[in-house]
Amino acid sequence: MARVGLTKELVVLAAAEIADRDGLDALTLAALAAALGVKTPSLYAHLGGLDDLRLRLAALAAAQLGDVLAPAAAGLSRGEALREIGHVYRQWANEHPGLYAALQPASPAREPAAEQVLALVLAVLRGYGLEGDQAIHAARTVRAALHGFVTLEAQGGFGIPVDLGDSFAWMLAALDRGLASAGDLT
Amino acid sequence: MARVGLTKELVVLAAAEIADRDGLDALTLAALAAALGVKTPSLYAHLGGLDDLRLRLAALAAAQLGDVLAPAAAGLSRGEALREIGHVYRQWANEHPGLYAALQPASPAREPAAEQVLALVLAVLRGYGLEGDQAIHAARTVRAALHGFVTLEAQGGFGIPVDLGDSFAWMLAALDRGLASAGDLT
DNA sequence: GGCGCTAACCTAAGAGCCGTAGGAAGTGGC
DNA sequence: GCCACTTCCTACGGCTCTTAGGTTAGCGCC
Repeated sequence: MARVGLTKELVVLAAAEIADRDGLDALTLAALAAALGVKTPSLYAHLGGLDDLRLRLAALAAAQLGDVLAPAAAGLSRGEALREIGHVYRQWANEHPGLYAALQPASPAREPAAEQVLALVLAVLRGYGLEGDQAIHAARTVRAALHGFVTLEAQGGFGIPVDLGDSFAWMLAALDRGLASAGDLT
Repeated sequence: MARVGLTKELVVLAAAEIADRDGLDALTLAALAAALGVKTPSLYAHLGGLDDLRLRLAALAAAQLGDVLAPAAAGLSRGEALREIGHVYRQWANEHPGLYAALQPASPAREPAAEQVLALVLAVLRGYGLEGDQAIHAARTVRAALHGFVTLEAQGGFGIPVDLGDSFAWMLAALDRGLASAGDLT
C-alpha cells in the first residue's frame, strides 16, 4: 500500500486549494481525500474531522490575510493607508474566495490574527484623531464596509454593470471623508 | 391517514420559522417534515426539493425586507432617511437571522424586491445630489456597510464589549458625512 | 348516495455525506 | 532481523436528499 506521506499541513493546504477553486461547499472529506489520493477515513489520522478541518482552514486564512495586510499601510497615513488596506483586503479576498469564506463564522482559531489586524486598523485610525470608543466604532465601520463589499462581490450580489473597482475606490474615499470629519468633531 | 392539509405557503412559512429559530443550517427537509407532522418525501408534493425551498425562502425574505424598508424613509431626507433605513434594515435582520441568511447568495427569486430597495436607496441618494454612476457607487457603499455590519453582528464577529447599537449609529453618521461630501464635490 | 379522479401521503430504496471500529501493511529504531 | 508505531485500508452505521411506486382520503359529479 503506497504511502502518500501526508501531514496536517499538506492536508490543510490541499483543502484550501479545493475551497478556493471549487467553493467552500465543495470541500468535503471525500473530495479532499480523492485529491490527496487517499480514502476518506485515512484523513482522520491527521484531522479531528470536518469541523476540525474548517477550524484549521480558518486559522490558515486569518494568518494569510494578516500577513498580507500587515505591511500594506507601512509609511502611509489616513486616506492612503485606508485605500491601501482596502485594496489589499479586497484583492486577497477575490483571489482566495474559499479561504475568505472559511473565516466566517468567527472562531477562536483566528483570534490572534484578528487582533493583529485590529491593531493595524486602530493605528491608521489614530491618524484620523480617533481613539477609545470612537476608534472602535470606526474600526467596525471600516470592517463592515470591507466585509460587506467583498462578500456581496463574491456572491455576484452587485447586478448593475458599473465597474466594481470604481465602486470600491469610491467607497474607500467616502469612508475616508466620513472618518476625517469624525476626527474633526472631537 | 390523517391529512395535514399542507400548502406551499404553509411549508415555506414553517421553514422560515425553523430557519429563524434554529439557524439556516438546521433547516433540513427532515426537520421541516417533522415540524409539519409529515414524512420527508411528502414535502416533494409541495416543493421541488431543497434548492427550491431555499429559493422560495429567499423570495419570501426579499419581499418581507422590501415591505419593511419601503415606508421607512417616507417624508425624511438625507441623514434622517439613511438613519431610518439603516435601523429598520438592522432590526429586521436581527429579528430574522434565518431569513436574512437565506438572501445569500443572490438569486433571481429576489430580483423584484431588490430593485424596489435599490430604487428606494437611489431616491434617498438624490437628496445628497448623487446621480448616475455616483449614485450607484454610493448605493453599493451603503449596501456593503449595512450588509457587512449585520452579517458580522449575526455571527458574533464583533468581539470587543462596546455597544453595537452605538457603533451602528456611528457608522450611519459617518456614511452620511461621506455621502454629503461626495455630493458637494460634484 | 355512491363512484371516480386528484392529490396528499406513505413505504422502500439508492446515492452521497461524515464518522467509527478494527485490521493489514509499510517504516523507522533497536 | 524484529518490534512498535503510524499510515492506510475495508466495513459499517447513521444521517442527508431524492426518486419510484403504491395507498388512501376527500371533493365533484352523476
